Amino acid sequence: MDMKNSTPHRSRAMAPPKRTAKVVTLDHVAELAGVSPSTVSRILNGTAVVSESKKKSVENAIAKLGFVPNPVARGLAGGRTFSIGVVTGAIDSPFYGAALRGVEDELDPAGYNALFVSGHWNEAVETRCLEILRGRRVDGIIALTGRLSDQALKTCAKSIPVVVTGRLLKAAGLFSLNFNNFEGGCLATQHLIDLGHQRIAFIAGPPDHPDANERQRGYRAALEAAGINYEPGLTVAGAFHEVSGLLAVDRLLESRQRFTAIFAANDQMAAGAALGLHRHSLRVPEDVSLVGFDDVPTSQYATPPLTTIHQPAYHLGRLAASAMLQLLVGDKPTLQVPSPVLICRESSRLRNG
Amino acid sequence: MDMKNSTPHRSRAMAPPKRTAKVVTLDHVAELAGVSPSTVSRILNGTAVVSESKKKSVENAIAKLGFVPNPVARGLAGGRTFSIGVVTGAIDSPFYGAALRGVEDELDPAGYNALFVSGHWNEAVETRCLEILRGRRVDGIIALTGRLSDQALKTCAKSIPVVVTGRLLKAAGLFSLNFNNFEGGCLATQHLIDLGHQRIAFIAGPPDHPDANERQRGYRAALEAAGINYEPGLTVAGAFHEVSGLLAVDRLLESRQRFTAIFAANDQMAAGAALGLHRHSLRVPEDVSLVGFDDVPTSQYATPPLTTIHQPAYHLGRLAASAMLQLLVGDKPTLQVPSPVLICRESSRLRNG
DNA sequence: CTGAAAGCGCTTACAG
DNA sequence: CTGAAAGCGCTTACAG
Repeated sequence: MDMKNSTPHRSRAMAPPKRTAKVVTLDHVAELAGVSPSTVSRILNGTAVVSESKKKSVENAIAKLGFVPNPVARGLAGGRTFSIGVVTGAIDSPFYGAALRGVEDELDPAGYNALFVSGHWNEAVETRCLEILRGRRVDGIIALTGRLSDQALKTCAKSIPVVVTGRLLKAAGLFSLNFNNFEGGCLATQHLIDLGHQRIAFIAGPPDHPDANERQRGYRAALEAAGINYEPGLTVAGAFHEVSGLLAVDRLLESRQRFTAIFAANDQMAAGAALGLHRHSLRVPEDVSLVGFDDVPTSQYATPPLTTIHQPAYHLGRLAASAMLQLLVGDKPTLQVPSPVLICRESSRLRNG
Repeated sequence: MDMKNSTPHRSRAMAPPKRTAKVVTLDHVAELAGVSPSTVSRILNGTAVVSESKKKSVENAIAKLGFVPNPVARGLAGGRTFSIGVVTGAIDSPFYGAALRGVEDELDPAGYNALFVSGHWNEAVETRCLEILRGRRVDGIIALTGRLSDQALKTCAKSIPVVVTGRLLKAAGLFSLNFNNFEGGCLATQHLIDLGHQRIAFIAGPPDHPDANERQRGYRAALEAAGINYEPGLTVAGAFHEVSGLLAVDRLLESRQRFTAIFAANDQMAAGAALGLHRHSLRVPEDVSLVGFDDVPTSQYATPPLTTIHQPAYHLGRLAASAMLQLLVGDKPTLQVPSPVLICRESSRLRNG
């Protein structure tokens, strides 16, 4: 969403809303069932014990009338909208797409809907997203890794439940879910080492991205554990997108550093790197082994299929939503984030010679 | 979202909503500005001409109090929620992701929000999505290509504006936006013909998918126009996802049909096909030229980068949203859907020999 | 041009 | 266990 001119309450006059055919309301149900509206409401919400007989007749009336409660009215009266705001870095990333679906699938059976807004990896925009969501009176906010400051999140958590992924944070009303990127980074590097590689290049992610940094730490830790000297020249900067992977390979090659394998901090950069190597007539994995991180859907069908660390995006989405649901009922979420798993495909192999 | 057990109004009792610090309401603004709430409302909505002096003082009061109108209350009172429902085949597809962002970017400056729900390419689920959206009292519905029946859409349009992409449909209150898939199919095939290919295989999409069928028609039309005989054995079934492209290549090769090029009805199948060819030690484009359709973000960085028909997903999203905005103010949308464009990359080349 | 009043469709103390 | 009543925060005829 754009930052510019956002004046929701200043929009130009519109055609009068089409007042559609009479909607059936709770009052109609009450009348037909011969009880008070309060009673219908209580039955609907399971808010109080109601005699079986009334319950039956209300349920009949609801069925007969095809009554569906109006969430807008419920929101105003009850102070809850049954909608959860979800801020993401980008709604159009393969990774987030899966996570969003997980959120949706988990929230739906509980009667909640998700309101997605994308922040474009920009703190100012994401902050505005938070405001929009608050303005919409969402009951909770799920922040899927982004640029929001810890402080902003904590402040938000003071008035509304918050669950955040991609970082470790402790605060009241806030729950954080962190995938172990460090371990993933170790795993990927270790895999290459196990294959006999010693000179392993690393394409890093954005320096201010926590996930990227953890993965890099994992890379170094695995090297160290294997007694392999860390070679600064083998680490090149990247930015989590394809071009940066492509460029990184160019730079690596120009530097005349010798390497037999590359670990890219995410799959998108790995894809770019694969193309870069191909451009230089280097074959994957015959000449260079390549490992990515994330296991986005397309990696499985890359040419060659990419060896990578699986990040269970869909599952993480469900977990985040599930934690939110628990927060909403006042429970302290207790759940296990899955460990990183190496998916060994065809882009990595034993070192030659 | 799952179909199973969805009883929004039957969810279990929750902790009482945290009634946060006093929110500033329109009444506060009215009081501070020394006018009636009605007047504040009118200024907010540009609903009537108000004297400059009152306007000024109200604006000051708003600024001073940091007042933000409550959309929930506006929704209940005014019958409009300023939210637009968007039904998509799948929120996690690279194609839809971009379209959704387009919708978001277009709606935001107008003060509208999007409510995304994904239908999983299943008519029953999508129908339920429609109900959820209606239940949420959205002001309009955008249906991005899906399995919904024309009838369901038309019925919906009777009570609320509807914009639909991926099909041609005429009805009051409904606007349809159709990308020319037929022409795209021609273009792709023509490109291959121009390169000297005569035996061009086609990997089809799902038989009940309108886009897929149009693309196939385009394939045949281009062949015919060039005086090339249509060879049924060169067309193999696919299902718009990667594996189906992979399998299609296997079948093609098993059938011992001769071909020098493949046109896959979408990029995902093209990716699968590329892998399939690679598995059979066939090089793209040296041995076989390959063309896809959609130009999803990853295609640009495939190895080799894929020649394809660009479908402007983001732009289509914006157009759909823009049409919705026009419908909402009672205008008849008039807009131009961009024509298909061939993006020539490295997966296609002149036929050998 | 501008108020007072009713109402949108629910929920929730408050009293039985 | 169950009603009557007030209220959530706005909008919109209805009267000046």
